[in-house]
Amino acid sequence: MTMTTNGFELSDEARGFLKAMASETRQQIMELFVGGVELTVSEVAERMSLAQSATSTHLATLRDGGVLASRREWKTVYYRADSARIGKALSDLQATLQACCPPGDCGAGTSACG
Amino acid sequence: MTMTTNGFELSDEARGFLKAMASETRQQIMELFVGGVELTVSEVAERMSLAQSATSTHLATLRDGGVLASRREWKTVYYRADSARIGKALSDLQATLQACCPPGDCGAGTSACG
DNA sequence: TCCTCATATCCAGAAATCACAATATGATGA
DNA sequence: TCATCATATTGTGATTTCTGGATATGAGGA
Repeated sequence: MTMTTNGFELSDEARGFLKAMASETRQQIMELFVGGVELTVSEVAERMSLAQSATSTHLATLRDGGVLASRREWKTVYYRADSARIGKALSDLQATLQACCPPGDCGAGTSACG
Repeated sequence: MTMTTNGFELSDEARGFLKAMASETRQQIMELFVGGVELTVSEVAERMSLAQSATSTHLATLRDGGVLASRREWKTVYYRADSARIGKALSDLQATLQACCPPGDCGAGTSACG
């Protein structure tokens, strides 16, 4: 069971997502996966003009962060966007960052927010 | 008017958001703002046990990324979460990353996705 | 067994980020 | 004008991340 200390910490999913998506290169990599496409490491390496080792590392980072999922078929590993986990991370982000307050409202009071 | 080259690039808002939220320190800083509170640079510095210069830089980064908004009142600058822009960035992220495909569907076809 | 294929891991240099101290800025008040 | 307050900027080490080359892993085929 995940327990937060004060109810306003980012979830592990959200943190993992942000860490994974921190690099601009990985952001570009993710664009290749939109549409539900499956891609192998070497396909990504070629399209990104990146070394195989760097590509493999980036994809692993994205998988660790819950952004990509992978499926192994004999030699080759197919990566694809993990829609479910992405959705969870984004909704966690939304919940924490936008917690309770539309732009103008909710001045400095301690009540009603939590 | 913002124009994307292929319809599947992350928006500037989304990129800015990700860049701003890349640092774990800045993630923690953001947690201080949840609830719509306004905080000054020195307040954030104290609560984060960070130097004033580092704090100022982080807050500027968050503002540049569209995550915080600032309001100047004489000497002091008040920062607060920019809910509207955060919402825009998150919905852009969602639109791009989850584009059209629930986990199982939408194999490799080029149609119907966009 | 040896070779190949696709991916993962290790390593070292390059590049970016982070944090602090020191200094600059900009506006107020004596 | 000089001193002060809050914030911004500059400069410099220290840490981290990124990248490519080399190597390792694991499985199939000649």
